[in-house]
Amino acid sequence: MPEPLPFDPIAEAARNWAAAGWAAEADAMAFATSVVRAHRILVTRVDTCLEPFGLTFSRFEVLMLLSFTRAGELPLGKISVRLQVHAASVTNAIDRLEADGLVTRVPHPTDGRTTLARLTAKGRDTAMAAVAALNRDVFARPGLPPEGVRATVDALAALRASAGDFTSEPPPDLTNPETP
Amino acid sequence: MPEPLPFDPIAEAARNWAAAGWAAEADAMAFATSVVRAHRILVTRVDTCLEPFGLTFSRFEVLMLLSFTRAGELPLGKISVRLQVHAASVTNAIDRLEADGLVTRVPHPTDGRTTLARLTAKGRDTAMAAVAALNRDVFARPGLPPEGVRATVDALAALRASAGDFTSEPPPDLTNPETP
DNA sequence: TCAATTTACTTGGACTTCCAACTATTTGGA
DNA sequence: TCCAAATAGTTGGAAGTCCAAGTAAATTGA
Repeated sequence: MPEPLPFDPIAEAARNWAAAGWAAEADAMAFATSVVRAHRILVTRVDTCLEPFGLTFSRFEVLMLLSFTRAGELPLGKISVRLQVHAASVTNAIDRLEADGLVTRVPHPTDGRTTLARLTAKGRDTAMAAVAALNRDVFARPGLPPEGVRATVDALAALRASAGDFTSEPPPDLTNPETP
Repeated sequence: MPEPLPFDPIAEAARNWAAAGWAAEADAMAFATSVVRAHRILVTRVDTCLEPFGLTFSRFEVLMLLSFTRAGELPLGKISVRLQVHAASVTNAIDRLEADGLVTRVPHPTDGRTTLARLTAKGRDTAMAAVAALNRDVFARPGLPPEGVRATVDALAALRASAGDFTSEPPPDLTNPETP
């Protein structure tokens, strides 16, 4: 990764954008580029912290989702919906988690099309160790003030809703496998 | 991409996180996952809009950066620094832009190590057409209120600064190729 | 002056994401 | 009942990102 600049390159790009006659859209452009850059920063931090556990952010998310369920298992399709990622990405993540013995694929008892991903004991232990490291080394110091964190989460919730990720707000029951 | 959920999956994950005893870090976790998801949403929107031009967000950013310079050219290393991406990513982007005739690689006049990426006429035309489409179809409706946009940009600027992307704030002069 | 170090870019590999296409299974309607 | 349509997962391919290692050129300094 390149050296630090003596100015904010995104603010600078927004100035150029406005100067070119696109003042109305300059903020939205800065927003998009900021999110792209923030994404890289966060994923790199998390992945670096998770590296000793043989995990990445995406695989870690799968593990945590499973650990929050009662039986420690979920159909792959449900993982896809909860994590808002493509089914093919889930297949990929489960392949790797399974290769590392953190998860096993189990056929669904009644629906032959469905495959369940089930947390192994090793998977649960790894998830707990990883979450401790992550909380300690990354999430304890997010790199911006708490107001910024919450303002961003709120603002991005509106974006996610506008993208059709979710609709209303009745808190679900994750311990019940029949829940969406 | 999966169907919409009847609840916000990230808010739900934050509740589980807090319930597991990590209340202090729940916001930071929600922040990270929100940014990851927002990144996907934005890049998908932009890439879809840019697809008719044979561009992606990352290649578009290179094109715009070049178009803002006086001579329409920049050393690859400078592109890397300005866009805050790895040098290998710039090589990749320039390879593709060059294959499409939007940019050419030119040797630096005095430094044999350096390669300049120079915008072609076609590259400039494509950039202008793409920016018009993007402003009209994507940035005019960012999917969240203007306050949210600006609050996020500000909050993420702090994150980027904390990651060492930049330091102070003297507005630079992009028309001068000698500027950092 | 000339070897050692630094800088600039490229290459190859690993990982993620998505999409489109394909297989298998279940569901629904005539 | 039985074929068509919908659903669940997998596969293969394209993109982007990064890192580590390798090549070439410029700088440093002894």
